[in-house]
Amino acid sequence: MPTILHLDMDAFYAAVEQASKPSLRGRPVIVGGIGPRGVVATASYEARRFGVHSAMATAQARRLCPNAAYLAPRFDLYRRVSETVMGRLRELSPLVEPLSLDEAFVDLEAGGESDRLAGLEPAEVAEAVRGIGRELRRDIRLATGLAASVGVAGSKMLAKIASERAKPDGLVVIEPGTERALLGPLTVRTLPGVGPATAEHLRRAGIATVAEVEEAGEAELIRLLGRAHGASLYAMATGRDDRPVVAERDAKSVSAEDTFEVDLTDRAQVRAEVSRLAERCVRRLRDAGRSGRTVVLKVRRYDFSTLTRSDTLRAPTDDPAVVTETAQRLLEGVDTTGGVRLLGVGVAGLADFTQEDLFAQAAAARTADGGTGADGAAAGDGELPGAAAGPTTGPAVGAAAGPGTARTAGGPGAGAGGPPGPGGAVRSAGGRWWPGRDVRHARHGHGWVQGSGLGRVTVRFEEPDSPPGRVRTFRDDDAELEPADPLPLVPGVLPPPER
DNA sequence: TCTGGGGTCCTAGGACCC
DNA sequence: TCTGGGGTCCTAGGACCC
Repeated sequence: MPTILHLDMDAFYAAVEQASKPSLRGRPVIVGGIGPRGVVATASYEARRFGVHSAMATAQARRLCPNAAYLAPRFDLYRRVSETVMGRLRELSPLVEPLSLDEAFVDLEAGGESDRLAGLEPAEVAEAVRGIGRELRRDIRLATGLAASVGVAGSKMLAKIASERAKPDGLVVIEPGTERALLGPLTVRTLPGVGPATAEHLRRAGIATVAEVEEAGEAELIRLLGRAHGASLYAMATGRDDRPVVAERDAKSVSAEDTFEVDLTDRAQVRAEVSRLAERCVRRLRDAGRSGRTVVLKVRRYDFSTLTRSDTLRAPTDDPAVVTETAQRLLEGVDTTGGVRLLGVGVAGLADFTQEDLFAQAAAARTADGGTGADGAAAGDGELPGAAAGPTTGPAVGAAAGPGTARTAGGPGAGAGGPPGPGGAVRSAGGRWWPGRDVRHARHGHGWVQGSGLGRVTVRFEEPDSPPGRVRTFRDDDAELEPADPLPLVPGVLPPPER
């Protein structure tokens, strides 16, 4: 029965920016890294007509579509819009599995909507879920002003294929019995888990379509791709996909990484950046109320070769000093001559408890001290993080971002629409006035940065519910100009304001 | 002026234990 | 004197996804 729904917001980041900035509606908009090493996160449909797509180097996008608006992402804003959307989905069913800010599965059988579906014939179910999908798309447009595409089918894979076919701004329900005929002629790339490498592998074996995967048979696929991959691929190709919709999965790792605008060659600077990233990673870890045992250092060299080094501690930690120390030690074993393009620090092997809990546990075990009490917590005793690490003070991160630091992440890459990062780290790629950022001018009101440089900043003054606005240029130290929070999207996208 | 940042899962080999 | 088999944990790398 078609009771699994997949929702996918159309060109989400770009669509949010267009809803936020009236002058960009109907125009090509590209959201992503705007520095020399940036890539496209989302291209609006207008930009896609020029051949621009996700994951393309922004430099190439600029060649293909020089007149597009190039904006740095504002994740805080996207997250807020996303929460509105996910809230609508949870009204359909408690079983909602977000895949990203703009995508989610919903199991309609698990929710209130199951009453609407109970006891219906297959054709009636299809009709009923079509109604649910229609209402959902309308609700989301009312609540956010944005277009969503919806697919409904009997499995996750098919629901996702359905929403893909529904794009843009559509609804597709795959009726029971039509699945095989629909899948057969599609390219293997349609199947989840088949990327460029697997597709090439299969192509060399003469397999290009889903039907050919099925003809090859499970044994052959396992021979070609290995046990897990081969078996799951065969199942998918034959339309068998019983993966359940799973709400709220706990994260298994947390990381922070930066690509630099210019490769780092100075070892001291590499060390400083590793400390910065360790701090950032731990901040996220703690925000999530987690701790972890395995510290991972990632290094991408000038030639794009990438390596990781990891170390597993005796007990989970969320101590910045321990993570920093460990990452620095791992760095000592890495040759960075020739230059470093990217650095990353991650923590895996996450535990649900924080360090404070551990200490509390250990303390409780000591006081309780009843014979067998010396297990679990005691195993880590003496190895407790914080106690384990030498220095008790954190590394000197204040020195991390020297004026020479050129970081692709730019303002919003790290802060994502929030404040551009604590401590006034030096930002490149537009600094304080990065393109797309909302601002307020004492006399001209609300607007956004269209561009900056050479001591000037150009602002377009408009709001989500205003007509397209005018552009003015200021000195970038103009006292009347200040950063501002994004305004709500909706009023502007509802019927034109009466003014 | 090629190639982001946040993740997940799988594999393979070695250490170690029973 | 030669040499089990299974299981778990760890490390490193790679494919994939959005």
